[in-house]
Amino acid sequence: MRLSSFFMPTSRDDPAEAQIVSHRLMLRAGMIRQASAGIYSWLPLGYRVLRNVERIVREEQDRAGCQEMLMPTIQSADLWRESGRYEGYGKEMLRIEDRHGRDMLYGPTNEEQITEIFRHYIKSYRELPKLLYHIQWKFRDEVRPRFGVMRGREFLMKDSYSFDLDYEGARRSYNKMFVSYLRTFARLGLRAIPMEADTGPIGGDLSHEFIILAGTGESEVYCHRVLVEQDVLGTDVDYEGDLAPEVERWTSHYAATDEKFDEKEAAALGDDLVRARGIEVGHIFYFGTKYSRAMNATVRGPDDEEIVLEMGSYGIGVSRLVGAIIEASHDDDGIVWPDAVAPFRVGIVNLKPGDPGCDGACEDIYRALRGSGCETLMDDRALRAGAKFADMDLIGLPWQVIAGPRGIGNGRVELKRRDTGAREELSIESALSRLTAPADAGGPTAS
RNA sequence: CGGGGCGUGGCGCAGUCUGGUAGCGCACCUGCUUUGGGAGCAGGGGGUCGCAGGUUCGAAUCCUGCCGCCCCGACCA
Repeated sequence: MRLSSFFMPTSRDDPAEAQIVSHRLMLRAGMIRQASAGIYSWLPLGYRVLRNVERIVREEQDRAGCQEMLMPTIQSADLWRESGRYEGYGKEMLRIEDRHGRDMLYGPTNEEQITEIFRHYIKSYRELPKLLYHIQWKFRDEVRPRFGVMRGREFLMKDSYSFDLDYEGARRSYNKMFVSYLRTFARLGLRAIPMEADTGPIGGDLSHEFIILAGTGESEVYCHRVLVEQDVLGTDVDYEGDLAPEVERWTSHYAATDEKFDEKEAAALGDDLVRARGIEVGHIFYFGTKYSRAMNATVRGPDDEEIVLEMGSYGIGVSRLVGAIIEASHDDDGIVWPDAVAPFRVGIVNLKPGDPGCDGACEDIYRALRGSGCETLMDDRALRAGAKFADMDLIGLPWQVIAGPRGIGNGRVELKRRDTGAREELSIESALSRLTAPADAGGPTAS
């Protein structure tokens, strides 16, 4: 993409309404535009990141054996009357009436919807277990939306639902999602710590929040050092095998948010206690037969007995993650995208557009990178060097290729790594081979 | 939902207390000079001051109502 024609309205000044760093940077980088309180349009740069996050979430769901589908945003109130939540959910639910006077709602989540689908088609124990998910926009009419996409009213969520015959099966499904979440966040360049959680209005008696560590996180968290240090992606996971030991590896150590903070338990850790700020990016629940019983979702067992389905649900805040990643990865100059989600992998900075040498070299590099499938944004705008450097740092692409008259005479460019700031002067050829080296495609080093 | 604050060119703000027909910086357009970390000079365009009523000879400014947005707290992916 040529920056001269790319729609990327960056701004030099901080917007007045944005309080936290991710919100400020997303607005300054031209990633989002607020439509109304807690509702945002995603501009091209932001949408590219959102899609990357979504893609990784999807890949890890698929890998865990979860099947993707898509349910609607608008749901019938009748379904929610069956589960009892139509009255219970309160004002957070956006209620709509259609032209015939039917009560509808913009879905805040999809337990009822998926249960209705499931009960209609699945009649035999032979068809279990099943794990289904979708990635769809949700609406929760938060009293006070804030922090940009971190707590919007409209947000993109991945929600999965498991159906099993008994507790043991439900526990296996829960463990699959537990492990896949660890992998998902690690691939996004984040360190996520699972913490025991309240189940809230969704109900149930087994639940974990996944909290990523970020200096500017909303809540204070406490955990054992091991949880911050142990490896996530190093070993291959067999989702058909026994995942209990891996879950045990993450749940046997102390970890708590400030609400559940326990002075004594924390003190017992001594020097192993890590105190940090965190942001919730995922939440998993086992809730047994709460919805299946209310909505009569049953199958026939081997002896023709009626079995009420055991269910769980598993959510990842996809749009929230974009903000959360920035909270976890930025500096004074702007965003520092992890490679896996960066809107482009490389930014080319042509320091002197109009100079035949610079133009020619930049075009060559641009073409070569694109040819090798490397997503590249070329700043060919007629601006001063300082403005271009500032914009490039602001939008945080992992690599910058800086081409100016100084080096280009000798066929050399500067290669800059955004995260470390390391710069190196190289021949164009070596720069290209460095940049087109095999990229991480879900491999072991996602941080 | 309780408490507080703010709405003035695209962005950030001053002007409001004390009423007299709107200003600054950035951005934008034109020209010249500049050109490796947000240039300089000159010229130029753009605002019914959130909306609706009211007071007044006259309202961005005073009064009333409404709308929108932000912050703190309680709640949440």
